[in-house]
Amino acid sequence: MRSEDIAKLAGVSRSTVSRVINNYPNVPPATREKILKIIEQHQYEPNSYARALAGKATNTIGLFVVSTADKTSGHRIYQNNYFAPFVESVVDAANSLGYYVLIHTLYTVEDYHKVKQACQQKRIDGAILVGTRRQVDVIRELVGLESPLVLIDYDIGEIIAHRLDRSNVSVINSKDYDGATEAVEHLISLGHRKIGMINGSVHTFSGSERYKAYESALQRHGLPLEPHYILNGEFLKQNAYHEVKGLLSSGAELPTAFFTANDDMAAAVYEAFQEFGLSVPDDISIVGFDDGPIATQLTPKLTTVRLPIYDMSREAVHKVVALCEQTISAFSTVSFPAPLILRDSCRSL
Amino acid sequence: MRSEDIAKLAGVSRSTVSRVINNYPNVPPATREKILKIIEQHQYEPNSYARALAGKATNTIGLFVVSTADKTSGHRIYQNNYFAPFVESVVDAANSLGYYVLIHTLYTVEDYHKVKQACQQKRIDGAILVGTRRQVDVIRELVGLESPLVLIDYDIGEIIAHRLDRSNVSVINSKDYDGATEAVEHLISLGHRKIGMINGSVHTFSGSERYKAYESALQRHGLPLEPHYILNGEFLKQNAYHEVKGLLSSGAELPTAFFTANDDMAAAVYEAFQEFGLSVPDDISIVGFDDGPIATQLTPKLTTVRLPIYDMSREAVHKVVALCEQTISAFSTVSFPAPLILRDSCRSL
DNA sequence: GTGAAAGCGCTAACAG
DNA sequence: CTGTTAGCGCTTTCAC
Repeated sequence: MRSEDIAKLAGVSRSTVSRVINNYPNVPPATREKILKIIEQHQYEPNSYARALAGKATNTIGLFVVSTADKTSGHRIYQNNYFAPFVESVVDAANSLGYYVLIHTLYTVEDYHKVKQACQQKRIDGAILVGTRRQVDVIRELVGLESPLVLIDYDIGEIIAHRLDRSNVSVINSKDYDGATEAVEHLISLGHRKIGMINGSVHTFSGSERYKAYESALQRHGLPLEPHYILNGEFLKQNAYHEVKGLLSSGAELPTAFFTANDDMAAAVYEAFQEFGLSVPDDISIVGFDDGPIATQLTPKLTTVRLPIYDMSREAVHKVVALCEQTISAFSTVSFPAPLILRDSCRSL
Repeated sequence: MRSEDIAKLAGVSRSTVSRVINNYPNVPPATREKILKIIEQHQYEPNSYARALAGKATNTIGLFVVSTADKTSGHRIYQNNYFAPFVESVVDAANSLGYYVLIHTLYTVEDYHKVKQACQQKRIDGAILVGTRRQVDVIRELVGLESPLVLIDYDIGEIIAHRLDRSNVSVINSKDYDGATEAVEHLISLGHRKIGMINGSVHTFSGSERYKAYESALQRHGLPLEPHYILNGEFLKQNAYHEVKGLLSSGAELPTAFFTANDDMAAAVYEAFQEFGLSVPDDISIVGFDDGPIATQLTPKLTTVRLPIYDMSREAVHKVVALCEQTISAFSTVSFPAPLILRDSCRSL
């Protein structure tokens, strides 16, 4: 069933059918009604490719999420803990605006090719990228495509410095620095002096922000930065677990608190300590980051910084869509607060 | 940059360019090389819509996951626990076969319209549906579209009964009945006689299978089916929590074990019991279903039935793709084992 | 082996 | 207000 068939049935031309489909004003109500009814009856759906080819938007946005997991590690599922909520809320927001979403996971630098390809092939009207590593060259190339592009979690300073604040881009962040600062200062206010950190990935904007906040909070309060209290978990529970186990078995003096760059790694600390017969929060205080589902599933419940995923994704979708529909055409950026959520994993010294 | 531009640069016609793009044999190696090089140099990407319009496949499959959450409940994120792993592994499998995936969440019956639309608009070559409620009419309509369709978690008996086993469809299941049977019998073998169940949704194939298995396992072993031990959680942690709380406060005699239709609801049992000063597994034994990430995060670690999500999604993708590429053209179905994973949440009486 | 030409289904400028 | 016409960029017969 093509628009021509509808036209014939209605005794009009394809143009008129097209006009009613696209809600053009210049068609009399009677004709419009008739055509609409026929369309309805025959469940006609215009071929989206033909429309796109004729210059209409595709009403599809691309969502590219860069994985923290290893491409070679077989089962990658489950490993990418922020995947779920971002995908779900982006899909949700996009769908409710009448947009479809095309999803791709990016494992390597070469995979960025995929977003370029999707744009050039005109599969999508615009793209959302989440969790990009700090790689200006890649970003520059994508920005150069002139397609609407919104970056979730990317260093805005770097964007500006490289003059990448073009009118087709927008960047959405969370105030991780502030959130992390609040987290560490909470620990300090509780009397902790030996505070360790399980680091995320420094190649990620949020990862480095969380670390920097930790570092300067300690310095600001005149606390020493103990290298062996700073463990590298790369956002992965497994890694964190091994690092903590290593620290525990080393016999070295332990910190009294840990700030972890995400909740998963906080869970690893719980596990490792428990296996050594130590308990949270009596022997170790912990504050995490993300406030994902695990935060409340852990016992004791985890004190953590809430990543405003829902707000961020909704805003990201609104931004791409606005960019696509040219409602806005200027660089923009917004940063949502990441508040500390107090629960039961910290004790006062 | 269009194929014509490439043609000009290569001193050939569009047809020839098209031939090399589509890997047709009748073009001399030299010409092919030359054209390929030019394409490479200019980073030319054929417009996917034009290709699709001209009759080629779109290389895009649709993934429609029906939500267990309420459309009206604001923040739906996090509520749909199986969303993440399915989406992630489907995307992964599809991408590695060179396919894009279009995602949509389905909240209501009307939303099924979306899959029909996506097919009719030719946005996708085929669709995967996961978690469909038992609604033959809807399925019949979708099957009638003649587009490749694979159903994950759907009653194969019903498909056959309604002659829906057409050559464009495939259904992928897990052996939930067997898995659930194993779970309940494990409890029985441990000496439990009063075994309750936190039910999922009976409108779902897997949900009803899990319940039926529970029911007949009890009967087979001559154990009574206590109505007030059968709680309705609809797969949602919240619901389960309230139901269990209700049972606990009722003062009624408690079961010594619970089989829960998913891990989330098992977590709810943990919480509710702990709040009553009761502990797992001393006061209550629990076996869950899914073996998702929470299973090992709970303390004690949850004994649960493993849902072979990765296998199922990979198979689903392979099936749609095969159907799309007409490698197969016959109804098919496969069912993966769901083994019981023994951990620490059950005790012997 | 290769080009010309028709067509995929739609939109949009242009007449009328 | 509405039909005619010319594309959109690619694939694919059909001749040569």
